[in-house]
Amino acid sequence: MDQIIQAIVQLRKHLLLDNHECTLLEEKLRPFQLDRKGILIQPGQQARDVAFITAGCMQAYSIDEQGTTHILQFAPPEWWITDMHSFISKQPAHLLVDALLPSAGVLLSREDQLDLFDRVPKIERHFRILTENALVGSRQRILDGMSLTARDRYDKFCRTYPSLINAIPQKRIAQFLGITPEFLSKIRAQF
Amino acid sequence: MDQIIQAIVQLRKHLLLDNHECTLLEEKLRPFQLDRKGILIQPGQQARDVAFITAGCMQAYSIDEQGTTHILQFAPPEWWITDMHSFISKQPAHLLVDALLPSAGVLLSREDQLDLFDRVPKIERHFRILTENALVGSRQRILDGMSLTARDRYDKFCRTYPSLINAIPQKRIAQFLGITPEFLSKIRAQF
DNA sequence: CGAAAATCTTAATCTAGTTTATTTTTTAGC
DNA sequence: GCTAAAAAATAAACTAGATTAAGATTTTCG
Repeated sequence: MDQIIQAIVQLRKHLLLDNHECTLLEEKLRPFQLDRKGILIQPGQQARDVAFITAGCMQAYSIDEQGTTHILQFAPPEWWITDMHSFISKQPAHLLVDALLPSAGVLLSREDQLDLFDRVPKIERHFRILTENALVGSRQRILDGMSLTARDRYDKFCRTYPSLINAIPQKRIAQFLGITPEFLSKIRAQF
Repeated sequence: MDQIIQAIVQLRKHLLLDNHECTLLEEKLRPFQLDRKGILIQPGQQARDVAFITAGCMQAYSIDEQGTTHILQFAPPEWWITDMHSFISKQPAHLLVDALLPSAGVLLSREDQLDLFDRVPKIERHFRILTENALVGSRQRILDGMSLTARDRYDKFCRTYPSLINAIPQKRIAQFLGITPEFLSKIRAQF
């Protein structure tokens, strides 16, 4: 239950809710806790929920036909994560979302989210803005993938997520950057 | 002026507005027309407007330090296009947005958009949904870039944008796929 | 604590895609 | 329609990053 309080405190930093609105939100949030490797969303199942992380770190990734893992997103504390396609379309997920480190946070189902959007326009606005920013970030990543070398992407990653560099395996960083762990090791060897 | 009527008709397909709301929207839309290569947004300047295309085709792209062009988005009719980062943050644009074919449509400034969001919640909802879908598409493109070969990305492009294949130069398709025009030519040579 | 699993490193070999250069074809705009 | 410019095709040499394999190190968890 503590996760709900923590999540509400963190959400309120960017989302100015009065007491009534806050209660409406609080009623919809469901706390969760996961051990390392604990699974939130699996391919084939529907992603009913979006998760807000308060502790640990989650990841969203796909495993392609050759069995190679590609990481789409890391979610350290104060980030939202889900299989967005499944979440909004109600179709089966293609992504896996699991805990890279022991993690905790709160869940919000799409139905509850849409219901909140109707009752609390501020919340719809908050998510509209979050989604706009996520789109800008996602598009920048497309451009970086096309214009930067693996080396430059790694340098940029280190600047963007300094807290993750020593918290998660190098292998995961390589899978996020779109290169092999072996090649990342080579890059790092030449400082 | 005709573009406004056309744009309103097309927007109303997904956005059920009553007459009053429709007038509010109509008041904010400004028609535009561009010749081939006509520029809408330039690096260094602020992207005040987002454009809704009614005819032709626009593109958003960046030119990197080596002078290489990378296309982030094509906007055929009924698509919105801008430098989203500049549009929402009011910082100078990094992207170029110009007309790949002679094009027309309507412009909406960020101030007018935010004003509409306050007055017509349905419009904020419409853009929230558009942005969610754009995010899903953008993230899928990140995964495709990491998991598919250039060949497979080209095949997928042909399936996704059949109308563009013969309407725009191959060179542009290569710059969108993240490969050189020479390599795309090679791919096409082997059927 | 200690064994098993996961991760990291190094190095040789390989390949998808780039670069550079030349020729041919198409297109735009007068 | 004509002509200059842009685009497309072809081909050879080259490179960033992948693959494979083997050994060294670290982490996990019973």
